[in-house]
Amino acid sequence: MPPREPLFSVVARDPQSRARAGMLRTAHGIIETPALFAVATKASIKALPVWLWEAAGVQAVVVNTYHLLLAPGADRVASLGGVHQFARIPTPVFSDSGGFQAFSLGVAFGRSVSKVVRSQEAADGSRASSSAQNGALSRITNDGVQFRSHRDGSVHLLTPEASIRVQHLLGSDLIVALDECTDPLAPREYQEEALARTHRWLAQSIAAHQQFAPETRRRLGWTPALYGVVQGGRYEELRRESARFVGKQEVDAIAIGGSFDAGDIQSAVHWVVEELPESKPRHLLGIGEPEDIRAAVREGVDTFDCVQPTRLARHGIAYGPNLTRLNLRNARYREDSAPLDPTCRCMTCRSGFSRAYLAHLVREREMAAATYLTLHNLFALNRLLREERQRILSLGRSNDSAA
RNA sequence: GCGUCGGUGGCGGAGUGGUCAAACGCACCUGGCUGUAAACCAGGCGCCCUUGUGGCUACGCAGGUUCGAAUCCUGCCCGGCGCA
Repeated sequence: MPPREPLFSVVARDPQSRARAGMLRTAHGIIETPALFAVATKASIKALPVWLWEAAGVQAVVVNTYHLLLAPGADRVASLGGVHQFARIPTPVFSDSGGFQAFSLGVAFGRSVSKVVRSQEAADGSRASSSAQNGALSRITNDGVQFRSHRDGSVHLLTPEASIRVQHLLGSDLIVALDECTDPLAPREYQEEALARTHRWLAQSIAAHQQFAPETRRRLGWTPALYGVVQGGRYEELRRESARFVGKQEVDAIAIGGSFDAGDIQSAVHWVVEELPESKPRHLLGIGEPEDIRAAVREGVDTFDCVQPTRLARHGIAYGPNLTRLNLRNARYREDSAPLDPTCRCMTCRSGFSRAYLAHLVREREMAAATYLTLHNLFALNRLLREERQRILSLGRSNDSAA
């Protein structure tokens, strides 16, 4: 099913680093990389109508297999024409496998554990994971992930095959093999065990993908590109091993997932990229702190996705100058007549809204606050990626200028 | 004027003899958020003190009863309602 055009081509490389600028081609358009995929878990960017996606600089979005499976259901989306038609999405769509929900609804459930931890916490192990998962809604088995729906308690088993089948039904352009996102505080032995499972699941995912491809091609006229996921936690050995393994598989692209040590994401990415083939696009799952994005781009990552810009917006935080965080709930913004960022060209900033006004909307819980800030935050982060791309294009001479 | 009910922290509102610096909301202050269980969650919120099973001042005002009062009694001030 290779289309005439390659999925991905590198347009320019930064001679000083591993950074590269590229083009990711899908049936719904070309993504200019490095790029950020906006998160649209339930086929909607929260607080941002699709009419404003372009204004926010959105090139592509990420929807979620688990969430769409629960509602409105993969079959329904398929029968209504696929996710692009159903949600009137004009951009390419990347769907996540549901692997992350195994983590957030499983070991992370009810604990304040994120996939990125500070080494301090990891070291003291104060919240060390125990097998006692009080009330967790998901459980990893060797066959897949068993979920108890957080909406109605119904039980669902998401196997690698099921995840791929759902993603084909959704009609995503870019799909991801089911993987296990581990608890960053889990011991190494567990990381190894989980890694073996993720690799086994990848083989099953590839088989399923190849099995469903002909039917999907008939139905949609094209087939999605498959991402295999590199895991391995914070261990260099495991990360490299995983990257070598995934890089050799019959996948179209590579995603780097799992748990990280805050401030050390860059080295984890570094190890992985060293082992990966040059030709395939690389996606860093769930990472979106501006500093982390900048660092990962230098390490050769092409695409990102993160809830950070949209969630922070709904929580009243806007990116200020140089992508610093402005917590608009803080008293000091109540009389601040400055725009969020004087150098920003987004609609929110160009409309002339002051921090004081936006802070007022946030305090009053006006829904427009979420919209204005979401637009701004996405724009600001997309601008970072756009500038990175420009920098690479201007520094790097287009070597394999296949495009 | 008589009767009656009531006056609690910025606001609303519990409490009606000790375990009350006073539930719970709201407001306010601050922190967190990295493949979205998240327009969410957590902490603080009389004054002093670094701390605490710490000190001080507090439940309209002034007295009183009691080992002990936001809670009981008396008077006063203020408000709602009813009757004149």
